[in-house]
Amino acid sequence: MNRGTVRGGAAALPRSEDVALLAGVSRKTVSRVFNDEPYVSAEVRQRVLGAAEKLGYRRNNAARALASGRTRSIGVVTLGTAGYGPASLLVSLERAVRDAGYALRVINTLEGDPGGIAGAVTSLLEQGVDGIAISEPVDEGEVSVNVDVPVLFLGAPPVFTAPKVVAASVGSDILAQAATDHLLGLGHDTVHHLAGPQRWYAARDRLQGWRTALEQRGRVAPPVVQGDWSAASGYAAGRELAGDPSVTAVFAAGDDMAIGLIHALVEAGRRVPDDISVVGFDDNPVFAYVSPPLTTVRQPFDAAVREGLSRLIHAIEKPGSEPPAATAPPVELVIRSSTGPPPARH
Amino acid sequence: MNRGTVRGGAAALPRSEDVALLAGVSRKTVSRVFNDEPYVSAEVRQRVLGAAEKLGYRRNNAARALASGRTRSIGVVTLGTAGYGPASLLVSLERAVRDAGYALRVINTLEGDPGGIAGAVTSLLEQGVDGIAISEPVDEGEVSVNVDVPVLFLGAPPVFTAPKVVAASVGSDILAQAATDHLLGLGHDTVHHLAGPQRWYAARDRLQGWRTALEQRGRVAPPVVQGDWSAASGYAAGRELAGDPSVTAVFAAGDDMAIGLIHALVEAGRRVPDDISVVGFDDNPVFAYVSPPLTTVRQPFDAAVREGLSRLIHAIEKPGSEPPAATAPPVELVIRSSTGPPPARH
DNA sequence: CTGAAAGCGCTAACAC
DNA sequence: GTGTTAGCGCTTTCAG
Repeated sequence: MNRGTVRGGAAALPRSEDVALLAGVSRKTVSRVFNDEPYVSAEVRQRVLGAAEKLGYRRNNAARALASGRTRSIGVVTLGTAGYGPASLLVSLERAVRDAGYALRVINTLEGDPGGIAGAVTSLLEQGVDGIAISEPVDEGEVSVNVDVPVLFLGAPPVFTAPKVVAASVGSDILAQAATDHLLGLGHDTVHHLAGPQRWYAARDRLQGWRTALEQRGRVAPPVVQGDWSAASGYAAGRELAGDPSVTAVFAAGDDMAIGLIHALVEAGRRVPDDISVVGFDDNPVFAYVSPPLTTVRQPFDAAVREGLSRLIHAIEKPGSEPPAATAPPVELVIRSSTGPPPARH
Repeated sequence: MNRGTVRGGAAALPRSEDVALLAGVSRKTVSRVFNDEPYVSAEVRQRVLGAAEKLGYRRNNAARALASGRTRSIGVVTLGTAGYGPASLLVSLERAVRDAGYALRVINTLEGDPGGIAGAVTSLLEQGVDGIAISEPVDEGEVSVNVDVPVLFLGAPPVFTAPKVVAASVGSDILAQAATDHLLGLGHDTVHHLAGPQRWYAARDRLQGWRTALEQRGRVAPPVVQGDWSAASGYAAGRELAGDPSVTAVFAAGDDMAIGLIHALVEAGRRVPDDISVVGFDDNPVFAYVSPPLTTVRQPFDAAVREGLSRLIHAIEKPGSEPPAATAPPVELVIRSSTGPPPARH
């Protein structure tokens, strides 16, 4: 195993020194080239690149991280679900992270995981990340972790303290308000709400938006029906609501729940939208093809992620200086056929 | 910045040496404790753990990786889509990877990404991973990368060579065959197929399974209709198929496409399942709540991932020795109401 | 514009 | 059971 002689017997991977030797420069110059540092003549740069190519050189990230103290990777903790919303968010995130030149490390905290968010964060920190994104967390009470990197909270208020916290909203509240307004604008006296599990901040925001819309028009909010995001829970809620003649409009906090809800309603003989209007939340494109096509509200994940991440990276790379200003995410109501005016009163 | 004096001014993170000093042992002993190596007395182990706890010590993975040559992380390249299938697969994978004591690095290759799979793999290698999982790749022609770690191909044949290749099937072909058989068993003369994009191996497998089922009963396979996984493409296919009185049963390669298909069929006045039966693929639970509830086939992601991963990790940790045997993934047909016997002939 | 020296924090191999 | 000695492959600092 003597490094100086054969380097491990098997074809060992080339190191920057091998490249330097071949190119006839110093190791540091190789490093300069690979880090796009200035002050390397074009000629030398070419020579180095050529040598690296020839050798099949790939730089060693562990060594880089160790020497520089930066890992160039950011960690994300998500609630591992295959739902359309969370999955879209993750895809957007990966994209944005990679575009920014970072690598992504993912940890799921299935609901009820021991350790939960704190455990996931600790694990990320141990692996080594320059920043952390917490995606749509649930409320786990007091979370205490000793974090030493900037943290981005996506779609939630900060749930623990960190040296530098940046929060990005996807605007759930505004979106929920828009959905409710749409129904109210159609002439419904009131709008019922099929809420998501209240441990999720996203669910709370939507509930709040719904309540705000109602209050702005001076309506009193009817009792909230609780779901768990699943279509099954929406179905259960629908069976409950179907018997109540006062419900003519329902805002569901998720598309899947809306679908389950509609199914129960129709099964009970209530027509959608003629008797009851329903609006969902997420805009999973498949629901344009069910009957009736679902009116819903689109979550601006891409915009929210891009903005939140750019601020996170700013905090990583230029600590101290002012972060870019936050912009309000767009609200996009997708009106299809599950909503309409309330039934005529006799 | 002199390490010997103040360690960087700001409160630097504790290193293993700090723990060793506090516990009155050597650095190596700290290392032993944290790696669960034997030959450390319980008493010393306690002392070390106590000191680490007091200092808030977290081991530095970059240094560990550099010194040991192992990163304890595995990389996954996926086709970043928020679809139910791929998302479920990713969740299963993260779970299994973490349970095995590894960290997960994710790279999405949106279809049409420059570099594609090769680029993603290179990037993963540069970041440093002990193994790579390729999740449901598309055919990109010849992929050439110089890989030096074991690779797991999930739901596809190996698309490039690696020192150690392990393939795990999710059994798409068998599943597709079961779906087709179900329809044939119901009395349909033949079954049409709404296929996924043929660049995807998953789509090819399903098509193959469908064809096999037909051949086994001596039926000739009708022309295939092409979709792109989206409900919209299913809808387009449905408009095409609705006019053809010979179609009484369709097997769609994905749930979303099946939904779009049904929508078009119903819109054209064909009843499902009375006139035409439809079966999907994936088993997204929400489709139990549309009309008609979708008959579909469940992908055994969890089983396939767990098995594939255990073989990948075997290849990483015990190269040379025989890998655990492969077991066939379970096939689970979820019969709901979108399928039934063919319409009576006059 | 380029190079030399000195580590980053840990584990490997071996001695005790 | 435990400690010692050398690096892992890169970046940093500072000289030229």
